Amino acid sequence: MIMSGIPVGSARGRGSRVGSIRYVEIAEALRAAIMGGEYPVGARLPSESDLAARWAASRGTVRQAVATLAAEGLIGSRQGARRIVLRQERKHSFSELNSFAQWAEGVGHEVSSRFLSRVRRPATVEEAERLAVAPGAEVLAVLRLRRLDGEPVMVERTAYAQWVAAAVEAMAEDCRSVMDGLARDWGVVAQYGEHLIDALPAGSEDARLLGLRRGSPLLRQRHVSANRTGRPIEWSDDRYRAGSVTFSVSNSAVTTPLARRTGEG
Amino acid sequence: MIMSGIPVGSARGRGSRVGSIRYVEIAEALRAAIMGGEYPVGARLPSESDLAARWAASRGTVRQAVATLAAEGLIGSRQGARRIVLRQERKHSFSELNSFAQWAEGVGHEVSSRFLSRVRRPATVEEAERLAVAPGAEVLAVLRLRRLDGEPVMVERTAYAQWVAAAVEAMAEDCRSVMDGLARDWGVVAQYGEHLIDALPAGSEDARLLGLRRGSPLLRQRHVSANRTGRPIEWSDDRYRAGSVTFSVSNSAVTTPLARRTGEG
DNA sequence: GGGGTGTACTTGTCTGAACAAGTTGACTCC
DNA sequence: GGAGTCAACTTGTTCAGACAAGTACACCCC
Repeated sequence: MIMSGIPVGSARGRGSRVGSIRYVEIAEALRAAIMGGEYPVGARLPSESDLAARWAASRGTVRQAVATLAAEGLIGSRQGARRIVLRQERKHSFSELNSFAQWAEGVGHEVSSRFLSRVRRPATVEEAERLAVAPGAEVLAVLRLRRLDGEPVMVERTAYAQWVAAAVEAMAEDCRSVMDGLARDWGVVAQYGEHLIDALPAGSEDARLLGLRRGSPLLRQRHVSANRTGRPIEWSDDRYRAGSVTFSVSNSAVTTPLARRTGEG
Repeated sequence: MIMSGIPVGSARGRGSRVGSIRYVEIAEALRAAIMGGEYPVGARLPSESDLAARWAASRGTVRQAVATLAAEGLIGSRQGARRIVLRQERKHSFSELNSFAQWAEGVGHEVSSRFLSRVRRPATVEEAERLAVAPGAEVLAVLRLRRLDGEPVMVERTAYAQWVAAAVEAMAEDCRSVMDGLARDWGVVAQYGEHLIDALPAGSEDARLLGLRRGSPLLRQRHVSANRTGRPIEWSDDRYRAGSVTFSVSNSAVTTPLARRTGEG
């Protein structure tokens, strides 16, 4: 999932004083320079001291800026040698991975969604565990079909924790982004997420909704979202038609957000 | 992916002075405490000042330690509030994502591999681009079948850059880990990676090798590895039988502070 | 030329200090 | 009792200085 070009720093809910954070400013400028081709892939960046002098900042601040870019996979570093440019595009992580709508709009696709059902029922064992609620506690089970440019590409089965159930039930049937609505109207913001990605054959319901044959390959992303206090919001099972979506991760020996598991994890 | 127990810090190739890096020590201790249940999920960690006093370290060093854990998805943080524990297992990092053998052995599976073919041929357009070589430049194309506990689970099609081709050709037909061999015998170490994950139906060769029907769902992981100078080593297309492997990602909305701000400067 | 040496440069680690910004919980007041 | 206020606490950001460890490149010697 390649990122569009949305400045991360300006998303830092800091009211109007955008850009007041030095290391974000520096990181954005470097990112722009890299993506603009000023430092092509393989090139060496200026030294930290150079950058510090150029920006009238301390070396620590510069280090935080370049660490941001390193975490994005844009640059690499080795002790003693100057940093090198590894890639020219930036990928985003959290919001794009957590919100189908945000990702789709970011890459310029027309997204539409429809709730096919919203019912309250006791949680399954897995749902209870993922949402950290008692087994059998009430959850809101949602079935949703999502389209990209008119084509059905994803079936979403989500269990919402009871404390956000009313909010989700209040949403319009064709609401494009539940997480956006929760954040805007209810102050419920997803802050942490965990995602499990695997492949599986389409079941009969999947096949009917996506217009495929049973057994067709689907890419499945199961994920749990939690708010800033770590309280689980939703546990979701999203199934994409093969070929419609690719997940992308970059890592280095120093940092990696992604891991691999056997079978059902 | 649960961590085995391998101390990360001691992998830092620092000769015999294991544990000399303070922030790694602190991070390991905290990680052990979390995984050991001393701080259960949802609990609040001691404040940075507390930890600094307890370890006789500066706050900057403590911040680097907790940033490590935050990058692993183990803990979360918000300005003004104490850090909270998000999860109790640790996901492993780079080597597990890059090396099938290392990952499999880490989780206690028996892995076996076999080269089905190794031929030098001109690079395809995509290979040339991913490996950053001229279109048509020679690469070593490898087809490999990999088994987990005796069961065939993955078909690997890799293009190795010419500068490592001889090393790969020299390996035994049932070599379990090419990357391990490259690192041990040739000093070629993978440091950066980029991964694309999607689903697709099995082709006829895939189906035959994995013992499936054509069109069965496969989970595909394409990835490029580069050494520490950013020089590409290999571009690979790995296809897993559905159900055999799950990828796992954890993330947070916080602009990855993995950097450690530290006063240093 | 080839190869080893050494120095200047650059990143990694760590300390100590200060202020800003957000959270928490106790306290007060109606 | 409920709601608002406030103070203590905690994380976020930034600075300046110091040394360790690893790299790169010019230089020298054979």
